[in-house]
Amino acid sequence: MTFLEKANDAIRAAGGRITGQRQTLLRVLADITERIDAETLHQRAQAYDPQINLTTVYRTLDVLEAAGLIRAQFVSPEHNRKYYTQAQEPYHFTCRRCHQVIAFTSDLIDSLKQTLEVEYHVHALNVCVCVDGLCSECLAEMSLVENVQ
Amino acid sequence: MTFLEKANDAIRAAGGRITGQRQTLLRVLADITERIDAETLHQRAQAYDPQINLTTVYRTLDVLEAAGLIRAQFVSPEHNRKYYTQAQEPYHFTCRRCHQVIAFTSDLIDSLKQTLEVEYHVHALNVCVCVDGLCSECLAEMSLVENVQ
DNA sequence: GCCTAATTGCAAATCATTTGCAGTAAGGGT
DNA sequence: ACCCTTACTGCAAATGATTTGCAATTAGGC
Repeated sequence: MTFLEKANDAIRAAGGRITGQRQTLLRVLADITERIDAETLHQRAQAYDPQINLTTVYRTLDVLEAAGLIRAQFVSPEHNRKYYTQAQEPYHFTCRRCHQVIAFTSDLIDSLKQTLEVEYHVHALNVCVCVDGLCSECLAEMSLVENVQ
Repeated sequence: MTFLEKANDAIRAAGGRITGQRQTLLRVLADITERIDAETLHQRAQAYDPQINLTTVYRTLDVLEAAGLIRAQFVSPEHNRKYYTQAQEPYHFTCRRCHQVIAFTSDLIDSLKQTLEVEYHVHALNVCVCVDGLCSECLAEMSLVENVQ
């Protein structure tokens, strides 16, 4: 089952309607491998439907997130903007210095979900992990600078 | 070494100054066990210094975060506001339905940091984990409702 | 094909956070 | 103890992502 099919089923299951705009947005979302924010999604969607409105993008993102099809992520605490990924996509590390983004996966996050179920009796629907720090290149460059001092 | 002492050392180490406003804010932050947002921090700080400005609160939070004394957290992807905790405080789970917040700790998060160092060669300074889902009470109530249907 | 409720587009509102700037004050050097 | 540089503060205004009200549109069950 493709992402689009899964999404449409989920929308119907929630009593929602399959509209042209939603199909357009899902088409863009189906192709992303990285993460995307509302504005970028809007821009890419306009390639297919120049009339599509940014408000519709926001509302559709809410619907898809509630349906568990996408996951909201924050880049880093420095940046106040929501980014979305397909629900099963990897997590992201952002370098504080050069701002490069490194995707990572870890089964530790699934373990965390299980721990929450077992020890705290809660059912985790969305785990948002954003990590920031220094990438290896910046660490190297910074230690160079310090040696000079 | 108390939180206040540690904080003042860190501020000096970063070339910052010890000001009355910063002492006031640290006094409030030293006492919190839960998490706090800029506005609440401002309100509580006004008990000690009625003149203190919200802008100063924002700026001080930035300084303290950069110094690693506090950690920025997002409540949940539903809520666009930064919350801060002392750096070593636990993480939080938010129920999507009743909005209660449950604190949790897990060494899995430290493991994740280590994994990032070893496998991705990055140095994680801040890991922001926000989990949302359904608490046990809401899960129970929802299954009741479904049985009725 | 009809009808109702969900969805959309538009413009305006919201609201947390940031910024410019002029005045204030911390704290190192004398 | 006083100066002087520079960090910090307060205020008001700006910013910018996201939300909302409302009238027009349209999906999809009957």
